[in-house]
Amino acid sequence: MVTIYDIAKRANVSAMTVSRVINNSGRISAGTREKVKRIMEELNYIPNSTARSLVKQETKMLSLLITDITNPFFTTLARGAEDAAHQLGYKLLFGNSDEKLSKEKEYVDMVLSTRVDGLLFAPASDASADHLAMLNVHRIPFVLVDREVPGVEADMVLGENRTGAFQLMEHLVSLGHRRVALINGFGTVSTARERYAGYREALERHRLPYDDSIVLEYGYNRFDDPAKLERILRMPDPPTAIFAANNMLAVSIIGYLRDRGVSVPEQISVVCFEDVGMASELDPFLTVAVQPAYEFGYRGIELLMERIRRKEEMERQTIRLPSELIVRKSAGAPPHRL
Amino acid sequence: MVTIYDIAKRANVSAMTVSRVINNSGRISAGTREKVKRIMEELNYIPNSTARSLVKQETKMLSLLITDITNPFFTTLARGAEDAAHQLGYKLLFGNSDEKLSKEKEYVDMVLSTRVDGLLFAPASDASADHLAMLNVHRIPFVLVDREVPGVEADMVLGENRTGAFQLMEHLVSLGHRRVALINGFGTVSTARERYAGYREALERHRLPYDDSIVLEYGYNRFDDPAKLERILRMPDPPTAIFAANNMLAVSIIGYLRDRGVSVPEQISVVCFEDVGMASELDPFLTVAVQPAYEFGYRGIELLMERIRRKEEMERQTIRLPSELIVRKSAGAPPHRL
DNA sequence: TTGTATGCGTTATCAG
DNA sequence: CTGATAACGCATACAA
Repeated sequence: MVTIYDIAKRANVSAMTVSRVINNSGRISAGTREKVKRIMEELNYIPNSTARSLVKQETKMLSLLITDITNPFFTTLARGAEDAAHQLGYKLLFGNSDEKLSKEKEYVDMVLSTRVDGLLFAPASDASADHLAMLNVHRIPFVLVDREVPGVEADMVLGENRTGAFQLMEHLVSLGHRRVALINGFGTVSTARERYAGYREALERHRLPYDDSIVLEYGYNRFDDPAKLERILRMPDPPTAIFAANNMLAVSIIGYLRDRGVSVPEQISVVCFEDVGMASELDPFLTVAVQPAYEFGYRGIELLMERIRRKEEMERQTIRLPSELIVRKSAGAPPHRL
Repeated sequence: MVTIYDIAKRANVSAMTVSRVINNSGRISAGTREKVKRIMEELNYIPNSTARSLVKQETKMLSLLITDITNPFFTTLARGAEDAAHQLGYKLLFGNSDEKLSKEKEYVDMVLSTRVDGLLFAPASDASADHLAMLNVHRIPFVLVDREVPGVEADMVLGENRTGAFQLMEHLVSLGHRRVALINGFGTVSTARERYAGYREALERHRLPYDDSIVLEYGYNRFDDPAKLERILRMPDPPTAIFAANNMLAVSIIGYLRDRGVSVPEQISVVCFEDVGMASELDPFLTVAVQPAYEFGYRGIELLMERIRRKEEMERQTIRLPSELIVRKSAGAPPHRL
């Protein structure tokens, strides 16, 4: 490997002079600067950032931990994060927890040992608090994105889940629905709680009854339990609409409905949180509350960098990003009862 | 920061002994091992992999460079790569070239300085050869994924683009199409050349004429040039089908057709390479040649690791992964002419 | 403007 | 089984 010493020897200067040329620090005569630069080119020298990190105690690496690398919401978020990091001269280490605490822990251990300068973190659940505590112990700055964790103080970039859910429900109610099932994420995830709150708020606003039996806590993965759905559809008074708490749930539920011969929206309406990537373009079908996923990532990294630079002397910040109701075709008037 | 010396002091042993406990190397008495372990726990010690990398000359990091982090093909590939890397105890550094050589170069410089142990690389075009040459100069092992580069010898994981394109065309021909437009990626990208070859091969097989005026080299980004499409649609003898060389092109083209009131597949058929993520589940519409994207990533990392372990003493390998024709609804019989 | 000595946290090597 | 020393490649502090 070519080191600064190799350059130094060839240029008849000291290693320090080479270092200064690389970092544009200190004063150097134009002559030696040129000579050193030329020799670096000749030898294809590239600074070893491992060594640099060791002495400077910074890696110029940030890390992004998300819960599902195949979900368009998170990939778009990742894109925003990557763009921001790249522009700021940082590399991005990705991790994928699959909504699992065990994978999340492994990943946190990894980044701790990698000594990344900071972490943009979408926690799998409230139980992620332990992992965040580890980050605090080791003084790794982090920003929470998409989800918050009770009892953890941190900078955050969050969506307006409650309002978004409320709007989705308002839309359904305005179409005439009075009985709406909610297929939600786990109650241990803040976004699921907030969407639930928006759901209930809408019911109350319109003096609609809350019925526990059409509210399911399923989790944010694809829905894979036809029996539960069947039970709801076979009720004497079945819901006329389904509010799926995220895109994966909506897509898989619509799949089941289709397989069963139930047409959307004619027989039942479906709405959800988060958009569905290319699907919304190919066939603008799903009525959704879209979150600005790219902004989540971009502003998350910006906030993280601000925290890194200003250390403790900055107030904690929470950025709330609104969602937008996009009315398409998956929700219509409820069917007439015979 | 807690270091190996802090542990050593507390345990009344040397730093080396601590190091041996951490790495399970050398023989150590059960007693001191336990003591050291306990103290590491107490102090929340986590090894500094930066320092370790410096002396061991390996970072336990691999890098994945893709051309579009928002395309479901690449995100699924990324997922496969992340899974493989994680299982092998490696971290994954992601990069996104946006199909641009300039971003690709920046990224290559970054990983060179980061001293990753290897790189899984989806080159932006044939001109990426320069960047690959840099990797060779610095002896960074790499595996090409999805695309090959003429003149560059390397391990590769590639798709069967020619066969896949041929099958897609066969399907169209079997439906009765005799005039099919091709909207392709740039000729400087190997997959575009191969898909083009499959297209021509199918024409020849069925003794259909090749018409230059309905073959467009557009690039793999979303199609954004209505005029070009208009020109083709307005021909006296317009094509009855469009073969879009990737998912982005297909989706955006279908969008334009819809806006213009042209219905697919009634008035014109559309097929493409690569699936469209959630869209294919929400509404199984597009007839496509699906590539095993996850395998691309997973096997790419496996191959890369093999190369890293066995160095030069291994023959170069090329893995060819077949695509699968999935017939859905976007292609039907050509319309009857009046 | 340039150079010397030192240390970042870890492991390889050799000695005991 | 354990320890002392040097080295990985670079940058900081100080000296010249």
